[in-house]
Amino acid sequence: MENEGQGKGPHARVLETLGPEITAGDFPPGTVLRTDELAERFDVSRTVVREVIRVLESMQLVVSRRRVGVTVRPTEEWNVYDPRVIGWRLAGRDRPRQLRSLTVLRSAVEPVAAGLAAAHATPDQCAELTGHAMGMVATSRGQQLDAYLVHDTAFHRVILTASGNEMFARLADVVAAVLTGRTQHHVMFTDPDPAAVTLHVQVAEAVRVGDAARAEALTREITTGAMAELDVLAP
Amino acid sequence: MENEGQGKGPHARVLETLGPEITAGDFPPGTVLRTDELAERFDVSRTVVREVIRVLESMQLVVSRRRVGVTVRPTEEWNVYDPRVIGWRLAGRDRPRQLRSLTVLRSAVEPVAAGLAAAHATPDQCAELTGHAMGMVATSRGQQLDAYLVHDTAFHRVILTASGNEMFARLADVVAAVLTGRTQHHVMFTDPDPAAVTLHVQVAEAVRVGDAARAEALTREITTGAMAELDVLAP
DNA sequence: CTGTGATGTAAAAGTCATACTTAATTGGCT
DNA sequence: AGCCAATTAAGTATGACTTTTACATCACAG
Repeated sequence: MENEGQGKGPHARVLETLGPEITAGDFPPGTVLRTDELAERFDVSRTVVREVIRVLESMQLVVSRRRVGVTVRPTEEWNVYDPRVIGWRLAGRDRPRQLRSLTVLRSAVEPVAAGLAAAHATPDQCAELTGHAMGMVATSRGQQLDAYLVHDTAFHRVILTASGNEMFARLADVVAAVLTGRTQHHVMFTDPDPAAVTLHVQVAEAVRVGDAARAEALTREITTGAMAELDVLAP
Repeated sequence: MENEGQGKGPHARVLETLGPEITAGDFPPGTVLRTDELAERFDVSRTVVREVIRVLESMQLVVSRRRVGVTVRPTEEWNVYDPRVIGWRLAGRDRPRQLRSLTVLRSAVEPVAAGLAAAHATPDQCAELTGHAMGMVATSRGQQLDAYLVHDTAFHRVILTASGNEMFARLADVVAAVLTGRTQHHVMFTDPDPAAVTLHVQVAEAVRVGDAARAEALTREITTGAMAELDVLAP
């Protein structure tokens, strides 16, 4: 299979090819691409190429200037919060680096989000939370990592949305990607850390009773654990 | 002056008009816009409108579907981390809400960033940091809020970049916008809180000597102070 | 001879108009 | 209810034209 974006029309096909190439670093910063060349390479009209370029430009991956062409921007200027950029980088070669950045971000955001969730969570959300925590307990032994992962991601998604902060809520997908990525590494070899499971149960409880400080502290333990785990696995 | 984006070409003009309108909520979620109408309204070709739509679509502000049109998406799905979206919302009518979200985000991120900065900052960055802290001290009295603001934003920018985490570093502009926005409210009426100034000096010192825990704790004081300040000023 | 500044040219993005294709909603018909 | 056709609006292609601007050329002063 040459390209993954085949049934989606030319625009998506070009974007889903060029984007990953750029984020993977195939074109060093400063490289100039010309729209005519791209049109020829992908066998599409200049119209399609221009629209793709505009999207890449809105991600700050490239800058388009008259008489010079489309220039690839340095990494530090990229919109690293754009979900597609995150996805591309997670799929590409600096996946470890990206995973690390995101885990650090998690360690900053999730504890605060948990604290806010303790103050703002609705009864429904509390129920969801304890449900998923119990689900994690139930699936934490006996090579059921897939089912465990479902509950784990759902748990963190509820925390982030229950925080009541839109910025936190929008990180739910990112956290899900990190958790999924992590699981894909120790593929079904080791059951999840029992201590982590316990912590999730305790967080759910703290949120339920509205103990913000405790929810925050416990979540901080979870995320620092996640970072430690990352240090063990990656260089 | 009708539009601010005049010397920038049709594309920028349309984007800088339509984007703010959408983020301001002028079009309730579910509203459909048709490209032909927009082309007529702005007196540009469909080409330009389509490219703008593609950009708005990449910000998740709208979704474009055949035979139906361009539909405005609900707020929860927007790319709230896109710098332009942030800017538009800060300029629009739910500026208070946005300012609050961002301040909460700051309270999560900056302390952790400061802790990392204490571990990773180069001597140059330490020097910059203390320089700006001293600059804040020097400009903290006598209605010099403008000069103070310059040092303040620079200070936080150094912290975020010195953390060594790309995701944190990319929030520097956002934090700058928040600080600027805050200053624009108490316009030259009150000098900055002396306690806050002292905290910045202490953070610079903690970073310099590599005391991560102290840097984090002190920064947490700064950000909680910022949140408290916001509660006083806004409903 | 050299450095500096004006000028002209060409290259590439930007815009426009138009014709055509494709997908999906709608409504009518069986 | 289910299927089919008509219609609608986005998507794509093409070609002509405009605008900006990097770059080279040349003139002139030092």
